[in-house]
Amino acid sequence: MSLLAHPYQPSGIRVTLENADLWQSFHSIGTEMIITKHGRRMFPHCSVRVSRLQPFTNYVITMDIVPVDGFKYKWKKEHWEIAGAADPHPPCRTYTHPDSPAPGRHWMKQPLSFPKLKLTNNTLDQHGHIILLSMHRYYPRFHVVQADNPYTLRWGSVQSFSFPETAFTAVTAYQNPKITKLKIDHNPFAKGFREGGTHSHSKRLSNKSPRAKRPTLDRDDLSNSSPSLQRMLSTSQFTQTEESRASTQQSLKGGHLSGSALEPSENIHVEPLLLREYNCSSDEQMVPASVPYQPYRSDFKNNQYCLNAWYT
DNA sequence: TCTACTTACACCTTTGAATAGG
DNA sequence: ACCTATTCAAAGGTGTAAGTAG
Repeated sequence: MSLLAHPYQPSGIRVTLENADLWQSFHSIGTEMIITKHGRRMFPHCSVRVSRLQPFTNYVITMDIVPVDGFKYKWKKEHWEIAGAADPHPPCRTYTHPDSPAPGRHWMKQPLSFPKLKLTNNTLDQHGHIILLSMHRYYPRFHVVQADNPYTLRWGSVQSFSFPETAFTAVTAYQNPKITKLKIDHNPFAKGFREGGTHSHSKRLSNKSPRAKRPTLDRDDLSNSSPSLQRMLSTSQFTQTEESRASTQQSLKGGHLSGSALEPSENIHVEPLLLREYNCSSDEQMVPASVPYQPYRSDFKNNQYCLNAWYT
């Protein structure tokens, strides 16, 4: 694989985030993902809809997870704070969709999801899980590659897509109780922790876990969130042009996008990408969030540092 | 003392094999 | 013989709390 990006060639491939509303509800308060030694699934899991592929051409679709910035974070009472420079990141692993390779018509038939992808903090992991560092921020990327099999990829035709609302902080235990509540409310596997749950659950709480304390949530507090995403979007980490960046930021501020009617989480920017450190793609398209992300801090001024730390 | 991490646990959903019925 | 629906057990996914390490 070349370490240099290939010249951009427009392909028209279109990728939209399928469960964008759910992602957005997490994103608005600062998404956290549990990572464990043996691997933990993501929730929400990544699900996208792909269109405008060539129906009879084979594609491999992969995803990876890359750092948002060059910092690590700590949870301070009710918000995330920068805790210093990021620790050295483990090697970037990619997860190939099990249907790969498949013709375009197959991918376009229905949304494709990655529910079985697992995150781990075990740097010696041999199960192929995505290795992340706790207390660091990441975002998933999706790669559409024209190829007959994963070993003969034509890297010149790679298209990469990412969505601002899917960024998250990797943690070994939830820090923000609002995130815990959202997970419990939406993840079927966590149904047993819901308020007003089953009889057995009430019994469990009252008899076996008297100290079990479920988080309480004020709706007004939902506006708190991490600063890093705002930074990610405002520092050209996706190497957008001025024009496209302005468009993205406008959308993030809740402004209206001019031109065609755009759906939430729809990829509209097609820009060349100059990735070097995490070069799994040749073109990356930043797909703007439809709802403004509201950072709890506004005093961060080191944008350029992030940019340089990542791509130089 | 504080923070981050690991582990065991109970509860839950998902999955797949076995079985029954049409 | 084949297909579909139902049942059931095992596997695996959750967050929690307690304990551990630095």
